[in-house]
Amino acid sequence: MINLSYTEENYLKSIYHLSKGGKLDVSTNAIADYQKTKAASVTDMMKKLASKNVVDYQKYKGVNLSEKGKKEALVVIRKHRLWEVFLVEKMKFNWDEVHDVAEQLEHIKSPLLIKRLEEFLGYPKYDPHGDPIPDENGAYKAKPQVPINEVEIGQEGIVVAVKDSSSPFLQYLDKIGTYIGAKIKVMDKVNFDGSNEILIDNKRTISISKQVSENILISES
Amino acid sequence: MINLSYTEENYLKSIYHLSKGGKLDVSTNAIADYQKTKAASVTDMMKKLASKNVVDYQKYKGVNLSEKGKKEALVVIRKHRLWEVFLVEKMKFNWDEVHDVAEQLEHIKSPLLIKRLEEFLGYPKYDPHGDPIPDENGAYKAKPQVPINEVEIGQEGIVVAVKDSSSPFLQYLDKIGTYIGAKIKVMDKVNFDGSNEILIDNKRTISISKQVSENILISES
DNA sequence: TACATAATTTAGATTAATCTAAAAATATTT
DNA sequence: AAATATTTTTAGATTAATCTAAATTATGTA
Ligand SMILES: [Mn+2]
Ligand SMILES: [Mn+2]
Ligand SMILES: [Mn+2]
Ligand SMILES: [Mn+2]
Repeated sequence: MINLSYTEENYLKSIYHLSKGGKLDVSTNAIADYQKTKAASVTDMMKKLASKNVVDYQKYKGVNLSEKGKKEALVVIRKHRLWEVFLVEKMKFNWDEVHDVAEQLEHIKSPLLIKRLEEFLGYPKYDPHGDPIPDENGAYKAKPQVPINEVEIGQEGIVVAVKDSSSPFLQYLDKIGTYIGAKIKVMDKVNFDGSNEILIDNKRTISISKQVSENILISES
Repeated sequence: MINLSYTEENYLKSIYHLSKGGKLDVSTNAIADYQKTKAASVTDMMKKLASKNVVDYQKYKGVNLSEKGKKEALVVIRKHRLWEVFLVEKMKFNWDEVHDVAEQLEHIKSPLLIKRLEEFLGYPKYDPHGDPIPDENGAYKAKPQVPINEVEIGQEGIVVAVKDSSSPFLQYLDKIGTYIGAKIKVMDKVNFDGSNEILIDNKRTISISKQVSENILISES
């Protein structure tokens, strides 16, 4: 496709995520917050990306991805998630160790490598955090999923993804024995602080905070 | 170690190669030619690298690597060659397709990844072009090797490495059926143009130019 | 040794990405 | 609808890496 810099690719990826896949317009400040840069830098970059026709941008009105930009963003996301699978499946990384390295690897330019990597990994559909991997055409489908805090008492399901992929959160999940594929039953909900009592794999019952319960996604069964 | 930019790492690697592993001093122009930049750019960078204590540099006297710089260069070379093995062994790349991708991958920063990659590949000692892979401490040993043009008529050996790793050269070697491990016997040498008649794997006898014979390295047996 | 040639460094610009501070536009609240 | 607050853009700098052209230093040769 076009030649985008490392930085430009990261902006497109941010816009993709913030716009929920190109659906909403994204504000300058939202991008600045997300990337931990300043609004002025974002404005400059939006002009540049607009001139390359990868975003639609109008002063004071926010941006969104063009079709071309969406494709580019999806390629980067695809690469990120395939590399994460590689790191966990082949390099024996823990799921909390992969993100930072994948942030680097996602910018490697070699369509052949990605094709072969995907084949080597057996065409995985999800990354180690349960996020779907776009195919060559950018198509993907997320598993049906609900955050635990929205599940009724007595209901159960399987953990299919995590909303937060940060190391501290994933390490906490390791500690409480929660992982993609774990069976969760909601035993109780505390109105006062939104915390939840959950039964994990029919073994242990523990209490998780509201914040944690919002970030564990299960498929109800 | 220290934090070096992509660009700084490439300069250290160039100096390492041009100085034959830190033995000789390297001139500004030599670096500029090798990297296809301009001498003025090299001078600027040498000042910067000197201030980071990775090279010893004195105006008009050339540069060489400090101990620290040598270590950094060897880490990059180690990564480059391990990735090349990965691409050929696991990603089914041809040996002429790996260099450009390895130029990108060598800058990925993750000591854990390199450790695991090396283990995954079974601790290879040589890359797809026969070049030795430094270990964690930077130690390596090249196989004894002579370019074909320095071999006497009647002598034979095994191809252990190529001096030139460019795609056109490697594709030419593919065409004439030469590869790392091939058996070569020098049948004749033409004084006029320095070309050589060689017998490959006891099968075909062909004529190769002086330039080609200089770039195929064999171990005499 | 002196002159000519070659190599190297310096001076001054340029481009990409970033920032701070100030100005302008938009949104919210009386 | 004003006034106020928030958001966004512009103006002007900065840093890394690069370049061209000019100045300087070193080298080779007569
Ligand atoms: Mn990630
Ligand atoms: Mn992920
Ligand atoms: Mn190479
Ligand atoms: Mn190689």
